Amino acid sequence: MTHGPRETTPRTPPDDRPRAYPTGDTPRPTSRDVARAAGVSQATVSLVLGDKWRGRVSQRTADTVRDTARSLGYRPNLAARNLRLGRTRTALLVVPALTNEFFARVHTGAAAVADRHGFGVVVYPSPDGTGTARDPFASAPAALDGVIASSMTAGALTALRGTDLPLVMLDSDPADPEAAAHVNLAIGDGIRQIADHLLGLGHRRYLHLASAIDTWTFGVRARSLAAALDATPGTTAHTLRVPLDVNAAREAAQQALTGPGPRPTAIVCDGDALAAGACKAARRLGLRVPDDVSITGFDDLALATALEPELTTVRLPAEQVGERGMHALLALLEGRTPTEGDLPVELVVRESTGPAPAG
Amino acid sequence: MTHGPRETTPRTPPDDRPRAYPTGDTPRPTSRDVARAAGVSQATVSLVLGDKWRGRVSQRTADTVRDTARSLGYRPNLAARNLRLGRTRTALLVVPALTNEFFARVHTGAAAVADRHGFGVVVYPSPDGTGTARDPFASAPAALDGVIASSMTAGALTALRGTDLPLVMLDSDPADPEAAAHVNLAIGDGIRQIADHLLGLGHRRYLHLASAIDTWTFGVRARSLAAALDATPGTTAHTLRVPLDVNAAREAAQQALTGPGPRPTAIVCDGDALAAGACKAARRLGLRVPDDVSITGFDDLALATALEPELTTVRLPAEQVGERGMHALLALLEGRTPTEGDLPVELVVRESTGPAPAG
DNA sequence: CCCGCGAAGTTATACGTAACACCTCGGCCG
DNA sequence: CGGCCGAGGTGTTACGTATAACTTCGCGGG
Repeated sequence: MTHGPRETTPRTPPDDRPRAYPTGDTPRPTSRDVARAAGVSQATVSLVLGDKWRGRVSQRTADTVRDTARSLGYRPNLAARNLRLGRTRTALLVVPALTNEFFARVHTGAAAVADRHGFGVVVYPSPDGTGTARDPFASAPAALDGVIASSMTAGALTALRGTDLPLVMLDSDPADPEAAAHVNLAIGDGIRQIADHLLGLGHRRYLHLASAIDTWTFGVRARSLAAALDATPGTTAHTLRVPLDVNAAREAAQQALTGPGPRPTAIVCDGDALAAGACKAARRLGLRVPDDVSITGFDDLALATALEPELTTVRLPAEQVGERGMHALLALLEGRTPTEGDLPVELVVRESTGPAPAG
Repeated sequence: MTHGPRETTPRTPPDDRPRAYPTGDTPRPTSRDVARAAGVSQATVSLVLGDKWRGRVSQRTADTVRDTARSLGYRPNLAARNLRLGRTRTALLVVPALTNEFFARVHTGAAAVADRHGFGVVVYPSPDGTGTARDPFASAPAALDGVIASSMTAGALTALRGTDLPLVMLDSDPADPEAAAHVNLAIGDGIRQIADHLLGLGHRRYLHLASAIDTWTFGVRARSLAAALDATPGTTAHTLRVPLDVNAAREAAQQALTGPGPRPTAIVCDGDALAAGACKAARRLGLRVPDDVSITGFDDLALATALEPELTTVRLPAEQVGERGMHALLALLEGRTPTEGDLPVELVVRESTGPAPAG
């Protein structure tokens, strides 16, 4: 059936190649080894294992090749494949920090979709507010097909620009021309839902615990809240910008609650962690939540239901952000147009908000 | 000075190679392009850019090459380099879930060390207790040099076994011969510190909220606690195994606190999230923490200080686990012996523990 | 004067895979 | 009977890099 490999003189005279790393002693079998063992050519092995043999290789031969590969424990060399194909099926995810549950969930979503499409995800922590600008491409973590980023330094962006890699941006200014695609949340809508909820409960004096980080998403929150409250006459709002940290929020809230002038009856926080800090401040001042002061979070992380009272907050579909980001990247890589449109968010009313106290 | 490239006939007649992905239109310059532009051979470019030119290339030429590379925006093709060198400078980190802050911090530590050594880290969520065994190598996320794993299914392990990749195990049975190196925490010591603390406060009736997941680390906790309490006569301990989830812990604690027989005065939890659940249960039953019941956590996550009262817990150096894991892997890859010895843990006494109530 | 040697490069190859172009052969149609 | 076609392969090349082995040249010493 097969013509048999005619004895060609092997180019590598003695087969004792040294490995760069002492990563084991068995030199992994190559597709050529499989071919030799199966009595076919390397091309045939590649065709069969690449599932491109329909009509070009007989069923019998294909089975033989597959069996031989399995029995030899053959695993294709990814570096070689990547080189040959010019793509690596690997995406870079740039996020401020995975210790932030939101971004961990984004990663989870992205990784799930990636995995389903035979892609890998490598993460690089972007030094967002800290200024410790490092270049994720200088350290060359891996060969990449594309980038999904939620927050990038200018330095990283310019470094990326030199690579021609498609870029998907998450939760950032949709007008930014740097990105080939955007995945955004209906943040403004979420804030509006919070405002409506609190206004409906009769609150008129507001404190906004905002993030000190100056990114697009936080800008939207500030503007949306201001717009929503301004629409109702008689409301006042004060804004404090703090680091995204429980204790920083606690201190800020404590000052605001004990300061001069009438006390705010509602504290709108840019994140659940900030809300936790606000709750601690209130409790320490002997104020009850929500009887004396209502507090809202944002994100709906695990923290929101671990606290007592459980937080009224806005649920962000974090996993979906990651999924959609990865889908967008895949679309770009295949020349398709990514799905547009903001992901909806949802107000979740729990225990930390209630009617404004009389007076 | 240079001999100039004599006009060799190019093997690729028309230079209009199609790209697999429409990832841009500029075909990235290769080291050969740099060589041509700089008037040297590709080998020289490789030597200079690889920093191996000392004594083999003149300073002037080296500078020229570097300038040319920069001006062309040259970036080495990682796939080709990986193929040539037989290593990829990429490690796989297998963790149950990055949404668990502990593992996110492990990743942070590992990624930091990796980055410092020019390595990348790709994460794969191991389906720990869920049974959804998938093979991280079947989906071939990336070419790998080694694996760091904190919790692997049997399936993933056997898949790994066929690869000859060095394996570093985190927080798992040090007797496991599968791993080439182990990085462990002094978990038992931490539990003992908790027990000593609570015993010193006069507690005698204990509830242990344990993880339902049956891994080595949780086994150690159970055994250590039992041993520590057994050493003091007159103590009783009841154990409830629950999913690592706030609400599951709340329900379990609620049952235990309202059940028949004398109420436990101390609840030892296998994680901060479980402790949060226990706190909620106590509060809902009108019990004060720590006056009526003392509660301890484990891990010292952000949650521990977000709660009120702040949790007495055991601080685990999660980042160090990741750092040491990556260091161990690097050591293995270089043929060195990794550092041995458990990482110390520390009891952090906060507000959720106090003297046992009288009676 | 010639040899050897170091400096400064170059040439040539191999890494393992995918895929294009070619080959061979039996059968079938005109 | 010749030509053609399709089934079932094989030979060969290129991907971009790192590096071993070789070359060339100028120079100093014996």
